[in-house]
Amino acid sequence: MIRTHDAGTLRAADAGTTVTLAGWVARRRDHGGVIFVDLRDASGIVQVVFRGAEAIEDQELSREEMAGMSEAHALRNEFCVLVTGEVQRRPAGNENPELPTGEIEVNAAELTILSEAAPLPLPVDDTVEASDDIRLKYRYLDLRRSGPARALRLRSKANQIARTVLHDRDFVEIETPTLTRSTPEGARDFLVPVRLQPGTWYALPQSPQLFKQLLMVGGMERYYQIARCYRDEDFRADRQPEFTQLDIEMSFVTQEDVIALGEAIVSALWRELAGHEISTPIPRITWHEAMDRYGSDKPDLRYGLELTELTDYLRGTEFRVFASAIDAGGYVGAVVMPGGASQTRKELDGWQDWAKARGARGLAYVVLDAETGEPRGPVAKNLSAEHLAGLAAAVQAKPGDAIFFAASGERREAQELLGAARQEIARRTGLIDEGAWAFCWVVDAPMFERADDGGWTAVHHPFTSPNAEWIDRFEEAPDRALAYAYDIVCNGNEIGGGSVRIHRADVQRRVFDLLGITPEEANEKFGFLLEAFKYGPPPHAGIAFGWDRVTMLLAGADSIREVIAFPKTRGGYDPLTGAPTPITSQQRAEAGVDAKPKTAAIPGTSGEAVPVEHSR
RNA sequence: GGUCCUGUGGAGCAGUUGGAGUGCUCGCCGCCCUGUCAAGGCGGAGGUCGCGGGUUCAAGUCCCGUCAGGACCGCCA
Repeated sequence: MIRTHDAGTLRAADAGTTVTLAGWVARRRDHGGVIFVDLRDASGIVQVVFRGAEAIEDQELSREEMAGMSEAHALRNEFCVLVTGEVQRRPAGNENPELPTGEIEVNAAELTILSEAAPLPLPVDDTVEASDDIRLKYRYLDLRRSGPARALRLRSKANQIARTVLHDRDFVEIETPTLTRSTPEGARDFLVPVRLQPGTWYALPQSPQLFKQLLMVGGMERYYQIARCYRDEDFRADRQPEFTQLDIEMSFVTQEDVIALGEAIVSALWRELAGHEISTPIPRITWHEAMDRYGSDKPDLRYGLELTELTDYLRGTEFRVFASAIDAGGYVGAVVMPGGASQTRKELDGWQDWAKARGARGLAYVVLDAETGEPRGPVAKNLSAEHLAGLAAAVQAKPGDAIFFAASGERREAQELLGAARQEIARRTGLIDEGAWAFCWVVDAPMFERADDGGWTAVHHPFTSPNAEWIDRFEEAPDRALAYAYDIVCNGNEIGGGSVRIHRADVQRRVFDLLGITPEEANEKFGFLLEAFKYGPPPHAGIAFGWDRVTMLLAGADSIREVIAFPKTRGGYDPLTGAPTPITSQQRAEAGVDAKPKTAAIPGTSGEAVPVEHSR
């Protein structure tokens, strides 16, 4: 080491010690005869004092040391320097209580400029928030700031905490291939041409799903991996195509065991990194209850504002929007905005635009007069006196509130609109406690949902087990069949999810049948897994945490880019490296991008489905 | 693919109903300064107002297109 101490660790007790520090010039305050330099390294900041020539003579410094002094005048922000000097208590009255090292300073005797810094394209300053593209282009400068640096260090700690929890329970960390074949997760694959087999392509894994199941067949019993996954879909604040999962699989366990392990992991993470004790067991809500009460399969439980179903209450209404939904066997429901009656007409119209932006036709509303509680608004004119009279009680609204309605022949569609409105109401009315942590498990997810072609598609993936109630009869009512599938949700973010897997060949065949996957297709697509399952596969189950989201929440960030060392922009562009780039014709030829495959491609397993008779 | 927001010296922002010379803070360069800590003082350099087209006597400002960044929908667990 070229230094003896870390700058941020020096305290009053170190006074009298001669130290050598290495780091960057965070700030320079040049008074002519005395220069203060804030020296920053990974541990923090300490003030270094360079004194004028007279003072140096008093200290009987050598000629080389004096030469070093004159260099201090030339220091600029972000120069990389080596400083030797004595730690001294600051003169009385000059302490800085804002700094951990504020009681002392380092009286410089020697200065070496390790490297100079050009004028900065981006200030290394915690108080200035630069735009995303400039931050990413100069990410190495961005990372010198305390916030971004802290985020990456927190992520590292999260990794360590998770590993500790898992190793304490005899889990084995195993790496799986990143050049592989398509996994059944339903997103677009990233494809890699294979020079050794022109015309053939690897897929980057959307998850290690199939490999971790094979590891269970292989008797590893307890596997985990902090795994890179790739899904070629559009970006969001909490999503990019290249992301990380804490991936876990266990043999001879039930859903309860996986949930208990998941709670142990999040409890340890939030205890150590957020100072928050999660009370366990974490509450559970079924998928259907989550949709009914919150209009979301990842409900934010930091606030109430539950939805009310009004399908039965409004049955017989002459208001066409509601009547047609009810007649179609659909759903009408409402969510209340406390105090919403005081909104201007313009604000209420704004909700229509808000709903249209989400693909809805609009958002019907009734406001209750703050004084009389009398229902008013365009929709109120269309409802019968009877329906209006009982409305406030039915949705538990008070005078001065606004009631928003959604109606659709598709229950889920209307519920999701109300769920989104619920979130928006909470935001606008300040109902969200930003300091709160609200966890829940969403359990009993449906096995299947309708595909566009009228068949069925797996909600999770085709290896998810029906629960005990449905395992022998899911064909009878695929729309109602439930899976042993569970998601863990924090403040409205899905931070993890998993399932019990099918390990019985007969059940797997029946699920494939329902999904319209022929034995031939199944064999082509994941015959290797089915083959493995011939040889005594253990019952197994697992979970995967969206690690970027987990660390984002722990870091208090609002985008996963903040907890990724080198993230990309929404266009998939990396402003730092300039990736992606075109390739040369030689690279193109060698990669075999245009080579014809020897055998035809097999279509995917998602979306292709055979219609099955509906249960209702 | 769609909706919305943003784009003004190196960075962060302001710029009114379209009206003379685009302003502020920080940074940068030079000088001064011995106790500052977002140091201070004096002086200076640095701008195709993202790009292209249009309306107008006149466009940073209005309109159309386009590019880039961001939020959301679609897509994606």
